Amino acid sequence: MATGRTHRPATRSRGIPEATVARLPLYLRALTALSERSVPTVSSEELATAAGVNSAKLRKDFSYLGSYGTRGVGYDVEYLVYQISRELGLTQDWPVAIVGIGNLGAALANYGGFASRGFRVAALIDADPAMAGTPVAGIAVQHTDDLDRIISDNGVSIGVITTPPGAAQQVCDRLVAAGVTSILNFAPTVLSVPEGVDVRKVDLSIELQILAFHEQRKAGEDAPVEGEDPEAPPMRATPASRKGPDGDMPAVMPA
Amino acid sequence: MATGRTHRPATRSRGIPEATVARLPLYLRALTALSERSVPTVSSEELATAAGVNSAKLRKDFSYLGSYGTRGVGYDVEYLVYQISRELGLTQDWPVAIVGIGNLGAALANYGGFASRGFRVAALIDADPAMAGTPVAGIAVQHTDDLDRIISDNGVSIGVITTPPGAAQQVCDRLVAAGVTSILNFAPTVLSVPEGVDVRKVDLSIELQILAFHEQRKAGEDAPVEGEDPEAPPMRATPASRKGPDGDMPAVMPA
DNA sequence: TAGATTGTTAATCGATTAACAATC
DNA sequence: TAGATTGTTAATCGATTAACAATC
Repeated sequence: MATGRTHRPATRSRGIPEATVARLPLYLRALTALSERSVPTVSSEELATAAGVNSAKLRKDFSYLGSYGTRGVGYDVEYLVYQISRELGLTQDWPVAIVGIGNLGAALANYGGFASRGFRVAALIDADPAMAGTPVAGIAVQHTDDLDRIISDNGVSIGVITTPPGAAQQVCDRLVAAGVTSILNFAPTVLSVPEGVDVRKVDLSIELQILAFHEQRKAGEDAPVEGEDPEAPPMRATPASRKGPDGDMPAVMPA
Repeated sequence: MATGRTHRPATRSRGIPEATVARLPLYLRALTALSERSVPTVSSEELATAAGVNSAKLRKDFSYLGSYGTRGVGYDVEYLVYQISRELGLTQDWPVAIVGIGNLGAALANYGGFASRGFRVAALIDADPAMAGTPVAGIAVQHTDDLDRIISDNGVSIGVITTPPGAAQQVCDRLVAAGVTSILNFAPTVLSVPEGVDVRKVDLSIELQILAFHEQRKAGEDAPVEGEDPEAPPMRATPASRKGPDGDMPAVMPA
């Protein structure tokens, strides 16, 4: 049947697609809002609209979890909240450590939505000795020297890195050595980790650049055919023939 | 040939895949680091390692931009930095407005990497009258009442939303009305925007939940076959037959 | 029963990857 | 020329979507 990527009992070779996993939190959020309004049931169409996806995708996503709906009726909100929470592992407590308590680290520590769903800021860690003991969001900052002990003592398996880029890999290595197996990286660096450790990154700069790419296209919508270089490009070290994106035309470059 | 999704001159029906666009900033970052170390050329293999992708993917990505490498030699670092920058639209100036100057908004305003690549924090906007005039990261906060004028005066086309979730949609609507066509949303809300407006979201909570999902799987690696529910799930409003993920087995639920 | 809505199928689309001919 | 490395092809994989039979 399914090729068991992990060495799990074959009975459980479920394998929910990554794209689906990434959407479950969206569904959960929409469902939680409905739950707070005491809405008892919801159709795939309604829920999909609330989550900002199309309903076929939502139903397909849910089909990986099981058959939790009722034909002709829809989905029971409370029941689905529970099932998705359980699937995501939110019925348990996840102590999180934040390393690097600068502006961003402090902002995240103060971020309310953190605690809401199973996550708990268990420790704040910083390399600056002057910060040690200072309370941030009601939690005393601890020094990096004690990182290993802090992680163990609190049973932290998820670490958040908000250090400057130069320190990120080293912090990452120490977190992993201490037993952390999931890392959320806010530093603009590619982290290398051993197999079995998950890294996700959040990168403001990358997001802006992606937006700028599309923004540029929009601006050019009613502009001339090809954007003539607004600045002189640097010369190539290797003088060689080269083709621009349009195929045979020589690239627009000063000789 | 290519189905022109946008109404552009057919000559320019290029269409770089989204997945490629999302990786260009990564390549650019790696190339910039090489440039700073004065490395003249780099092979796809080396650059791919630095960017954390595989080299076939990198070469395919670059092939959408044009033929910018030299067989047997590699890529000229400076030349490629320029080409990717241009492709991403970073050779121009992008004034950005941040709306919602709380912990996170202030942290972003202070974030250095912002200015580095074409982006410039042109305005900070907040709904709290008490904040008006207060300098954050050297920029005076302005009041929401003037949002429309601020956007126009500064030629802002990219807006960053760091308000509480309840205010996000309203702020979004106002930004769009004022002419903003790209939005980076840090509020945990689904924003609805008219066609032609791009929204990207950054969501700490979602990232953590995705990590928790995988973390849970890791923990269960050598655990019993199926995770028995640690808590009692809520009853379904609709009493109906239902199937768990394993197919025919009735779901594990208290009667 | 008639109407509504799920769960699933199958077609399509887009992204990844290995392999290798082209060519510096 | 021999060695290195790109740019491209083609196979594969995963994700999306419309459509509809199953069924409440």
